[in-house]
Amino acid sequence: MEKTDAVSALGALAQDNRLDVFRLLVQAGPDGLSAGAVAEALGLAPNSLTFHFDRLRAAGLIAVRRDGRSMIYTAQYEQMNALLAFLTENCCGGVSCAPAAECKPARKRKSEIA
Amino acid sequence: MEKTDAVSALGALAQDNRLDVFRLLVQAGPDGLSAGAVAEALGLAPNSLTFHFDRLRAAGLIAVRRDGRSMIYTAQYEQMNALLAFLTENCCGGVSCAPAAECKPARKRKSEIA
DNA sequence: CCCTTATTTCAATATTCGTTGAAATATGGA
DNA sequence: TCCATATTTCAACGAATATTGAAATAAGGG
Repeated sequence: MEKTDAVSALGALAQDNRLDVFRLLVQAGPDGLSAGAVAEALGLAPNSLTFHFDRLRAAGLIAVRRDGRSMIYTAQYEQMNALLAFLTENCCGGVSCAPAAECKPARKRKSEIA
Repeated sequence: MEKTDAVSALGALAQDNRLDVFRLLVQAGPDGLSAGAVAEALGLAPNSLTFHFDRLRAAGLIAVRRDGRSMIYTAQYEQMNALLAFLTENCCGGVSCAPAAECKPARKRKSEIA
């Protein structure tokens, strides 16, 4: 990961509501959540939420797909892992001081109804 | 680490110059570097640098001590480790998905002349 | 005490950020 | 087609950010 991407990802996570959004999507697993579900879960205005989704998506931390009328947002675990790797690598003089932390979905979801 | 602290630390690192400053201090090890040394190494105006130091210090990522006319800034590895732990814990549904990454000084400096 | 060095403080400024309200777009169903 | 739902787009606004230049503070040396 480039420094530019790291700054972008750090900035995306450096805000209360966005950190909540990302954590919620991570917990939701690969199936993700609709924008409305996130809005309701966190009590955020939908237009404000779009703003935050954009920022997280620009940083590569989440992805979107359309499902009917809903937009489904999902966490991008690899980008988060890349960020953790970047931070770990860069905290000890260019040499990694510990095995890079890794982030995977909690467990496979049984395609439950959204 | 509380969410508030994580947001603060993420915000402190989410800026080009500050990320450079922190990486430089981490590489410098426990002895740290004077404000002037950092300013010269990164080509930053000293007053601008003070602003960034303040932000990193407010986030607990660096510490200061006075040495004669110089202010010596040092990386706070524990806070960085706490941040990595927070991110690792919170990326897999509240359950850590990997041993937390850890960050230690590269190696003991032989008290070389600053 | 004066002078130089090292760093911070302060005020000003342009930029970016986060939220709000109103309007627009997209999709599915009657 | 008309309507309701889901989400985005847009303009506006106050708040926070990052940088600059000038002045102030702190410490050491003559």
